[in-house]
Amino acid sequence: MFEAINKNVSKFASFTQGELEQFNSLLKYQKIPKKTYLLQEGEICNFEAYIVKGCIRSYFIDANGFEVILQFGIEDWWVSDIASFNDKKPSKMYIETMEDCELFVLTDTNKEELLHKVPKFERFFRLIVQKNLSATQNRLINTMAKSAPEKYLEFIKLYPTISQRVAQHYIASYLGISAEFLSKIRTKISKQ
Amino acid sequence: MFEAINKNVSKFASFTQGELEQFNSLLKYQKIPKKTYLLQEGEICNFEAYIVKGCIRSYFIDANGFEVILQFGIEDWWVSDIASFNDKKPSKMYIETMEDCELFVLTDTNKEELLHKVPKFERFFRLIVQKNLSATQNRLINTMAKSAPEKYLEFIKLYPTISQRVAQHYIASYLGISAEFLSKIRTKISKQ
DNA sequence: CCTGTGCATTGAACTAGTTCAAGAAAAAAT
DNA sequence: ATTTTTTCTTGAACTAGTTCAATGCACAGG
Repeated sequence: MFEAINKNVSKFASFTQGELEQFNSLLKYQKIPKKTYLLQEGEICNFEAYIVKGCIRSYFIDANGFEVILQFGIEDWWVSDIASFNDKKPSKMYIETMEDCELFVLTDTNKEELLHKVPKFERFFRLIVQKNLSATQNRLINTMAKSAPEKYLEFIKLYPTISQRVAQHYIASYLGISAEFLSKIRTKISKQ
Repeated sequence: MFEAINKNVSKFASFTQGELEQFNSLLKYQKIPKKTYLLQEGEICNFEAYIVKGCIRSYFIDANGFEVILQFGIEDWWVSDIASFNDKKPSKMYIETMEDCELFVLTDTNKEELLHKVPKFERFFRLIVQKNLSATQNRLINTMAKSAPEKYLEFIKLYPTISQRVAQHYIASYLGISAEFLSKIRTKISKQ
């Protein structure tokens, strides 16, 4: 049951069996049906969740009422609203399952307890946040510097599984372009 | 000499005098003239630098040869290319002083030594990376969801000192719009 | 089996922002 | 003080991407 997640954390730092057991005891296993919110705008995000199975999106609503997807999450990824989680402030975001999901949920209090009992986890969390930051910066660079077709090609290259798993208009929303324009890009690409 | 930087790290975790002294002994104080590169594309970034005095920008060159500014840094900020620093891979970025600067440079080896000697710094670095991630996500959200005038107004609100300190075309580059368009936005705003 | 609801496609009109070019103003260098 | 360089402004022509509206498609639910 805990194999995958233990392997995940062990990629970043080495833990003893006992440490992993302490970690595991602080996780809550949850099955969540499709189209369920883990977090809604205005709430304070008090968890980080490891995705055992399923697909999740986090998005916000912009000034014109449009959904803008910030991140997709699939198996072996962590999801949270880090801004809200860190500062205990109301979230601007929605986190919603797109498929039936199985998660390991780590609440903020359990995370603090874990860090207290097994300080080596500080390193683990620092490293995954760093990785996340580096990915987010890369996304920012792409968003700012690339044309819509380039962004789309980069996306399917970087996330081939996700691009086959979610509806196109979600991908458009992630790329920050209209669903119609993505459709036009795709027909143009396929004609070559 | 170390007052400001020690105050900076103490905001995130509490350290004893001895721990701070160990930290300080691993920093290298440097005066760098204006328009000097701390990092250039292709190099591996092996430092994080705390800005005692001065102003720095980090930018990359996009596919059309344009500079796109990712971040400004001023007094009491840390600068680095985290993607390159973490993974020891060649950077896509340039980090350049925009004024004469005074820095405390922490090299990667010194950082590892620090983390080894004073593990509590794991927490400090985790927390600043989290803060950075949260700011970068916010920047991504603004970049994707706001119009150019909104981005500009948000920028001068968020960074009033920076907006008075650097040339406008740098701000345009940060906002991802052309310098001409920023000028037009500004005249339009001032007419109201 | 049909029927509704969400998804993808296409075209036409539109708009936010770009590009190019030229000139004015300000700052830096000599 | 004058020249050189950099920054800022303005207008006209352009383009990448949006918006709106209509149409076809697919597949989940009764």
